Amino acid sequence: MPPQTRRSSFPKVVIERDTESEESSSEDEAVEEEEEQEEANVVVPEETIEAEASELKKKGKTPITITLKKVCKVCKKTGHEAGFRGATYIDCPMKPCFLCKMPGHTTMTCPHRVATEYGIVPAPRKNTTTSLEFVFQRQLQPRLPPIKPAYVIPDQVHCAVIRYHSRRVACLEFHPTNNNILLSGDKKGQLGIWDFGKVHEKTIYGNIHNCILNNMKFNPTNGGSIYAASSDGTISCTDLETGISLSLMNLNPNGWEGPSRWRMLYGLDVNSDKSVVLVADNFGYLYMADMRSNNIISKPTLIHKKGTKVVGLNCNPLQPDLLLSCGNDHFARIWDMRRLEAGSSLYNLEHKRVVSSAYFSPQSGSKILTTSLDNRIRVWDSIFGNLDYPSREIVHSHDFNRYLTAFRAEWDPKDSSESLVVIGRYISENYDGAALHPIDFINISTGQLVAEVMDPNITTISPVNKLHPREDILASGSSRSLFIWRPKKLSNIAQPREEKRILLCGEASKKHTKKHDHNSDDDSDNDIFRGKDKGPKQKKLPLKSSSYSSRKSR
DNA sequence: AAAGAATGAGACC
DNA sequence: TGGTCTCCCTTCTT
Repeated sequence: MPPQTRRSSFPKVVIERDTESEESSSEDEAVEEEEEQEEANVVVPEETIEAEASELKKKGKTPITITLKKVCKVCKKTGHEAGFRGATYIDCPMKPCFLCKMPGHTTMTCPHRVATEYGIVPAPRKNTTTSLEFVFQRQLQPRLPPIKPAYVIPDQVHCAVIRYHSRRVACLEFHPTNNNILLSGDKKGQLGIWDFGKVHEKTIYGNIHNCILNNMKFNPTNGGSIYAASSDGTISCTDLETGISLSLMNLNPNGWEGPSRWRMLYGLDVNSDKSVVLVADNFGYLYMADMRSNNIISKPTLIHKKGTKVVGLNCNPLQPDLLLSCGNDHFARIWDMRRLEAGSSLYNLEHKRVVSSAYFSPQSGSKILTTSLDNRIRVWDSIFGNLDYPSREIVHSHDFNRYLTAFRAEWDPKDSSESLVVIGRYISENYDGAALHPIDFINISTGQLVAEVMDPNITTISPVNKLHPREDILASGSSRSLFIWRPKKLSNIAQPREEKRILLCGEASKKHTKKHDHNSDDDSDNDIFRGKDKGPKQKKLPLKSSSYSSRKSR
């Protein structure tokens, strides 16, 4: 994508400013520039030192001569500098490229920075056609549309809840039937239920889990309840109306027995055909619970390297016997549910680092999409083809350091061609002086970056993203906040002004959550990104994106 | 405003 | 296998 397009105009967002921060933006800029220069000056001019030295001599003191050279903040070596300069990050040339992990160039000059395309490896097709493949092709073929429709990208913030959760968002899920309900789980184990159609209707259930809610999935037979897996070692089944929760499994019945004994649940999926909830823990084991009796069925099965975290489970949408798992042993593995035992996986898909997510394609179930910490999204075009190598590897920045929820490339469930994918970006880009982390839409058939979506008011990284199963809506979780994005054109024409709302919740969110009656005829647009509780973040927001404070150099 | 903390993978021994 | 160090393009609180 050419750099000009990055400077596209941002949607106009009204932000209420406090009187003390009412200074002119030009002044802000001046101050900022000065600060930036200071930051960039790691070198103390030698004249200064000399002047000080001569002064000391006059006073009769022995001068200490210190020669300061340019020191890199990253590798501590001299001769070059690295780190943030304003909103632009300068890579340390001594290290391999931060983006594609290859030596010889920096992120700035990385060829993948412009075209997110990497080593297109065509999947060698199997010559023999199995009977399973034949049936599958027959079922699938009529459903493929002859002409692929253009992608509709939700690229404008429609509404948001700022600081809704008390810790970072870990997972998101749309309601299977109610189009306006978004569920969110956070690091503290809280479950959020937000009706973004009414915006102010939001609930937080805080007593279901007591640490990170890693994954959740609706009960396919009952849209009113949701299963969740948590690092507290339990599976919960929660009734959304009442908030009453039932614990299906507790892997730590004796409580805390040290970190090496504490079991945490990460991956979760529901197999409706078999009426089973599947979960996986941080020691490599898979567990199953019957959805009708809520009883644990079968013994735990070792499905990944012993002692490693299994972060993702996914059941094939068409083949109830196929299961996909991924984890910290650098593998995604395909299993036959009828033959689940340690080492009996059908295929092992190798990765260079941790696999944060692995999903079958949502409609045909014949493609596989994985996200790995080696900054690559991998695609297998057909589970019936050769699975030895991925069909494509797409370089994309999602290798995070710490403190963030793992990035997961998510399918667009509406895309019948099964090629549109959304994923948040870790690395920042300088957009009119602001360091922003876009949310990327990628065509996984070509590796092309279809769209990069961002808002000048969202300065935090958005690792959690989910596309709506029926509407052109993107939900994203960024730190403790949730955002609903809609296509720009649609939101300009079809939506009445008062519907655009951004709420600030803060710590006091629990007080006025459910059935918070808000008069929608009031100061409409003023609510956007403002926050009545005057959160510190909102205070700092300047009006113009050009004067937007760049990220601090560290 | 600067410092601290929370916290996870990987390398190395 | 387990302890320890390093990474140091986060985010929030004090």
